[in-house]
Amino acid sequence: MLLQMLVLTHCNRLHTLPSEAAFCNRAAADPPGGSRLLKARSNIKDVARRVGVHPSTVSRVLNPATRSMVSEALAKDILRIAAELGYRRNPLASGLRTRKTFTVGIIIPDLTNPVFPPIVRGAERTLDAQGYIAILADSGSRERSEGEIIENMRARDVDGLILATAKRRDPVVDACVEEGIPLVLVNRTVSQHNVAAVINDDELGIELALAHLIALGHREVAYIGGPQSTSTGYVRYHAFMQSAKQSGLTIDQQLLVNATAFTEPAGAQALDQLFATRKPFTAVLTANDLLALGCYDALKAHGLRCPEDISVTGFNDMPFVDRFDPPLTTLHIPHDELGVQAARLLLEQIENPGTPLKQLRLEPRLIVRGSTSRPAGLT
Amino acid sequence: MLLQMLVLTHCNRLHTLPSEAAFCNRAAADPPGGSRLLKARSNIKDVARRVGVHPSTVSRVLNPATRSMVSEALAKDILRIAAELGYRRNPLASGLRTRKTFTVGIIIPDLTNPVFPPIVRGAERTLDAQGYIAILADSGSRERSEGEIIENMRARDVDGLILATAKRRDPVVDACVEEGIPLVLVNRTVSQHNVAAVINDDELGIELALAHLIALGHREVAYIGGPQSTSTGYVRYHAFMQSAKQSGLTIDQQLLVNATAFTEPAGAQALDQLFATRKPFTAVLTANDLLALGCYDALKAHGLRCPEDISVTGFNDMPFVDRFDPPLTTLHIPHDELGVQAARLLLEQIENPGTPLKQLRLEPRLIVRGSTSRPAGLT
DNA sequence: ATGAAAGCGCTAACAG
DNA sequence: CTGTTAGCGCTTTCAT
Repeated sequence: MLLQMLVLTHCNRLHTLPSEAAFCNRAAADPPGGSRLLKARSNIKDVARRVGVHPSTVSRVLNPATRSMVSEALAKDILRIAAELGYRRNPLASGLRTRKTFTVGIIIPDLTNPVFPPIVRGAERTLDAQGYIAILADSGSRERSEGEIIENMRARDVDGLILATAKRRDPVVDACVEEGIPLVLVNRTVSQHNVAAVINDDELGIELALAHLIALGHREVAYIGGPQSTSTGYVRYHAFMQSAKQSGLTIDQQLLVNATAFTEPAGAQALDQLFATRKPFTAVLTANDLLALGCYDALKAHGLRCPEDISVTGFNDMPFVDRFDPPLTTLHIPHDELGVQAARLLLEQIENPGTPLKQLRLEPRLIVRGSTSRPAGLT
Repeated sequence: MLLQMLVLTHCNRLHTLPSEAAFCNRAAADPPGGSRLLKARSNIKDVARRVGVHPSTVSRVLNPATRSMVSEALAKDILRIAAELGYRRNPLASGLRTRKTFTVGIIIPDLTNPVFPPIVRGAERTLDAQGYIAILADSGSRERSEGEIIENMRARDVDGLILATAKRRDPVVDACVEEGIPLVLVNRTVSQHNVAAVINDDELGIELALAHLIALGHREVAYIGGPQSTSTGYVRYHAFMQSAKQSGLTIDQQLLVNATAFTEPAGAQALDQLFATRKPFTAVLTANDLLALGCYDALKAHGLRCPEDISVTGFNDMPFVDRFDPPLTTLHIPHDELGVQAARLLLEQIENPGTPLKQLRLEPRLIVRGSTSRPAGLT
């Protein structure tokens, strides 16, 4: 890793370019004084002095809620001077006093899983619009436990938390609920109902996918799900059985496999397991795009084609699945909107502590592409 | 958008599931007292009282740098009580005093561009390991200008900034340098050298890609680059011309196109433009995977096959480009490591203000896949 | 309507 | 070594 890093301590590249030419490692042109100083930000006291009033008066003006306590004229003066001085309130200082930091923590399990960036983006955008900032932590990429991350965030007086990491039984979530921290789960949720959450309507998604396969003529449909410790894994599994039953399909338990992780290898392995049963099936409904990709691999390994021999459906509609070979039929989840709504729910909890906790389910949309077709028998 | 959101105010789904059964919108089971209180965190004063010493003594013990000022025995007592009380230092309060918040801002242009998540992840992980937290802002998804974002972060006393948004001429970067904020650019850089940066070695990348095409037998190679306002667009363009010249290829300026954006449509349009010249070429070297994907589209539209008719190379090695049709030959950039090193450089600047600014270039690696082959003429 | 004073939690300069 | 005092920037009683 470090081997492939190079610090150019002198220009050693032969071809030099117009402007980036001498891209060498070197100190910046030092300013006259040596190290340069940070321009001191003006504070409430500076403004007060300039206007000739007491700092608390300035504070009152700067806070919309207390502005009315100060006379129109003075307020205008203060505002003008404040602008002139480029004054910006220090939210840390005011937060110290008010216990409100306009900061929320977002914890996700893995930012490189394409599901999460749009959620984070949607949430961050929404928070920003209300003057909040987001502290981001990727719990999967570090030593420290999720509990420690939250402890750290709490120590920083975050106003609330958005968690995309929930297990179905989750002591961390329980602890947050217990302590009464404003909290919203997103993407995944827990078994209990005493916590706000924004998730996808998984039952509907499974229903749509299965209906699609049945409409194509499939009758023997296998299922590859995910870890039962997550709500997505659990709910989709049960939804599949439910939907199959309602559709009059006979369910062969051997054709139902829950992979140990939402990953490509796990998906491939699960499909191998299905093949090992020697039970016939013409389609595989998977609970996740990566599992579906794993199926692509296993099919290829078995010399089978998709969709001619076996149809495959995914779940999530990750970016670029439309460019795969074959393009993947899957369920589109409005991930950005998931993030937006999670942020909304959280802000509501923060600014309006009394309101009842809500759980939202957003509707997925079936996207039919090239990985599903009529089963081989029918033409 | 909102249409596809539904709040289940009563259970209206027919099939109910084992445990998530009654996933309805409802208030949480209220705790006895009505709204629950936050458990008050204990502070330095609480600890001091319990031990029977002055708060400042506790402070000294809790700070590793000043621990030695206090007697062993007392220190141990204090530490024990602190642990007992579950004490955690409030970094905001101490930051108010010390002007050090252990917070850094990370600004990226678009989190849904697969290039950035691994960078953020690498940086965040590295910062976390040193006790820092990351404030994340996605400058592309919001109204507020990047300048305002930075203003906001500075108001919160961030210790430094990581920017992935730099233009080649960037007033925002200039302003940061001017004010002396610890700053590291990542992925893209500016023309000047007075700012720390961690970027990919673009010249090398282009060189590798072109050498690969030449080795395959290509002699007429077209180039599709990106916006010249970014260092990546600019450097890769010039590197291509340089490499081509050094390889003895004759450069036809008409076969060099810089797309207006690093996007698929822009790539498709650029290739159309190349076709419009009616000049012959057997391969297209692009400066970005998305541009390469655009080429796939344009080729298909023109009834041409890749790589049989035209070879295509990308740049970045985004996730899943190995699953495209055809799998994309491209340059792998160690994005995670880019983030890690950016964080390292920043921490160095923060904790060691004197050290000279460094610029690092990490080496890309050519990944040969299915989108390149010998030109049609040769067999 | 405004000023004075106290304090959020913590640290740092100064005593002793 | 430890306690005292003051203050980071801001808000919020309490006076006036």
